[in-house]
Amino acid sequence: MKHKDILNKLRTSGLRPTKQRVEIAKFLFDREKTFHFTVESLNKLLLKKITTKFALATIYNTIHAFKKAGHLNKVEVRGKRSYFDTNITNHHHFYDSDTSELIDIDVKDVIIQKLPKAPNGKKIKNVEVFINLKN
Amino acid sequence: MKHKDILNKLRTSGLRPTKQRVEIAKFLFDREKTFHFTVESLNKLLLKKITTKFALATIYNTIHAFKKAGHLNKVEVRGKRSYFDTNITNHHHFYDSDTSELIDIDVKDVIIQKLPKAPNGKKIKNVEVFINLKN
DNA sequence: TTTCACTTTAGAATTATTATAAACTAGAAT
DNA sequence: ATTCTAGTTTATAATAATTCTAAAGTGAAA
Ligand SMILES: [Mn+2]
Ligand SMILES: [Mn+2]
Ligand SMILES: [Zn+2]
Ligand SMILES: [Zn+2]
Repeated sequence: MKHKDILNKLRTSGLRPTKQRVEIAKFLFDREKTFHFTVESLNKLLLKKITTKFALATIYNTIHAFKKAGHLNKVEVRGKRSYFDTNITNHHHFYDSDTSELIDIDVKDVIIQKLPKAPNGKKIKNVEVFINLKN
Repeated sequence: MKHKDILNKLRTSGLRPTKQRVEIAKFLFDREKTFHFTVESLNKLLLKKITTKFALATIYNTIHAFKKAGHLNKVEVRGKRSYFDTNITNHHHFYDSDTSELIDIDVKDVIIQKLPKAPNGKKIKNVEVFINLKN
């Protein structure tokens, strides 16, 4: 993803392409594979890559703006902090509690044959499959 | 579950049956259906049922002791606080984000036909299916 | 009854996240 | 180019769930 594309992605999302947002967007979206991160881990990685550091609040602001714009997903994981995911398609996860690492699973790799019907008056919004790993 | 059984349950878990533990154990385990709760919700419910209130730290201590003894499960749900579950068998959940309510799903009501194989050197510990509900 | 390891408790500490409000800036208008 | 302003960043404070601390209380063994 080129500089131009990043600027475009931000602008079409109604996000002014500030230095901070551009840097973070490049870091997050200019990669082949899905990237799973917490605000803490992202901050650490950014500190290595970038000359001037950003306020932690800016990381939060930016991540929330990207999430709101639909460029990031939030993943619920056992633990205290939130995980975010650059894979915004519907998919499942392995979770390795040893390394606190998430690994994507394509929806096609999970086939569910039988599901319970939703309780009275409710519908199923989505089904998340979460596979915990061990050694 | 009778008073005697509660005392027995605590003692066989190596937990001294204090007034607080007995009250909380009765409240949690003397019921037909699964009970899902947060520490906050449990505290509120206990305040209604009980004459002398317990310190919040005691609720935490007790819940953690019960969890450690295998009498409670912890369930991860979107949000900031932890949910606990008196159903300690392997099972799945509906989650109703309108009411912040969990509903049990028997393992038998979910049949998975295809699962991806675990990453190199890892094994599957367990599979959690989480069904989000909408109206 | 005495004893003491276990437990409860009030309050402080911690941690992730969100709110505040002053300083800054992208980009539109002049 | 300069001015203007709404949107943005930032340091810092506030919040909220949970955990820690250490003093006071208690179950039950001796
Ligand atoms: Mn957040
Ligand atoms: Mn806990
Ligand atoms: Zn993912
Ligand atoms: Zn349950």
